[in-house]
Amino acid sequence: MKINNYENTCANFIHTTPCFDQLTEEEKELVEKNQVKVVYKKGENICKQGSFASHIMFLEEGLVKVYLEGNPRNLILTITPSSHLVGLPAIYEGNNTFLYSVSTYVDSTVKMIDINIFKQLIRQNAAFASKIINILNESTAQAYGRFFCLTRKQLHGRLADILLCLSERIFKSEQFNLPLSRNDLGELTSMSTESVIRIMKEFKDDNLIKVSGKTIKILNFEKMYKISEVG
Amino acid sequence: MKINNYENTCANFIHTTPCFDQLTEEEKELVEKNQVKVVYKKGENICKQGSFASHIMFLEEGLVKVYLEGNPRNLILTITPSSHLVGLPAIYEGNNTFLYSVSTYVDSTVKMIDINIFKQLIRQNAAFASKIINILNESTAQAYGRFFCLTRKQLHGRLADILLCLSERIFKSEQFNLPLSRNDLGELTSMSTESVIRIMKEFKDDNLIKVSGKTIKILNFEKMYKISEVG
DNA sequence: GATAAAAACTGATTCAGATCATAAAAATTA
DNA sequence: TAATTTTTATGATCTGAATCAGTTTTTATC
Repeated sequence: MKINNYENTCANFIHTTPCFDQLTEEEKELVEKNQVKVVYKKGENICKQGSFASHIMFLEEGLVKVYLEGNPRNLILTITPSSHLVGLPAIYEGNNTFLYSVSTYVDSTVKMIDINIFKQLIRQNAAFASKIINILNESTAQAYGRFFCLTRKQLHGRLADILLCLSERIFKSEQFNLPLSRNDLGELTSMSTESVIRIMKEFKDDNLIKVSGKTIKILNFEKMYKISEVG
Repeated sequence: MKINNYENTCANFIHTTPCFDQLTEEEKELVEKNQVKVVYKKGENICKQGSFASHIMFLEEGLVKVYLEGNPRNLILTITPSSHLVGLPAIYEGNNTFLYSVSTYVDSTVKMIDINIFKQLIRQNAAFASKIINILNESTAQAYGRFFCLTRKQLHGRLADILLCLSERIFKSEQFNLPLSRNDLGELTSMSTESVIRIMKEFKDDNLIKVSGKTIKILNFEKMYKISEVG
């Protein structure tokens, strides 16, 4: 596995680890009883960095951004699609606050699971804990990949990475409707909005991508891989 | 907790989570029987990114750098002092290779624990798994902090962060003998060696630090905090 | 203790990418 | 449908920090 590969600089997770499968019937029931389902509209905040974390969130349906608040700009850590857990770092002993903020790109449904129940399950069910460790490790691998991407690659490489990631990992299609603004792409790639726009235009002019409104289509994957690789 | 605080942009872990305390006597014995103690000299490689991970490492004594290999420069992820586990991300299912390379700054002693035994312990002992989750979450928090530091702060802030971290977290003294070269400091702060030297000189000229040979003493913590904060 | 090699240092130059200023287009809201 | 706000776009300018080209100092090796 190459860490500097675009596959590891990608801003989301690969697998949907079915950690809840590891629970016994009683434990599943315990989770059922100690959760609430909340529906969020597009653009709403699901959790706020630094606030008290009473729940772990499972994104049943939707698309969210996970980000660090910054002044004047945020830093988007990941784009997370449905069927993923969000807020796991909050189960860290001795610090039950959210490390990051999360907000929705589209209307989303979130299962809020009581954090103490979640912690209890980890302490009593090792198979479940093991799956959680898996998820955390995947997240770490992804964080390191992005680390490399953001500190080593320059603008073209960073943007190519994100576009490939969005296409292959998140929307799973060469053409997709992008709910992120150019500013969001900037917060994701750590570059200015103007630079995002300029490089998108370059990609467009070079027939690497096609942009019409919010719709983006990747036309030349080969060259995009190349750009991602070269940096 | 502020994520952009230097405390979170620091390049090492805070706590020594005594995860092995959670093991039963038999389990401890199992670990004892399935480990080897290896002594490394200064500058040697403990593990290599991408290679097959047969062991989880516990740094009993020493000081190491954990880094991603890059061409031509590496990216140092953390500086890890003694009594810490290294290589945990390798326990990720389906990919048992090391995410990063590790090499020593000083003579070091490492306990190599069989990875399968380690995985087994996680699957059978939830309290142990829970402690491991804690360690991973701490590592995630630290990675996000550094993420912010490296992408948002500029040179002065980044270097101040690292110097404060080395002093307060790793050497736990206002004066310390630094085994890292200027190049290492560069790979840690994602800046060129020349820039490290230049800014070190500025800090020196401004009486913020005192440098004599390999010894560094922080003279003015107040101003260093300020620089770290402002970026 | 001489020689080689690596690390530390310094100044000049270059450049990637941010910032600024402003305009056009699109999306909201009234 | 007009008015307002947000987003996208484009060119000009500026600057932080890398790169380059050296020299000096320290460390390692013979």
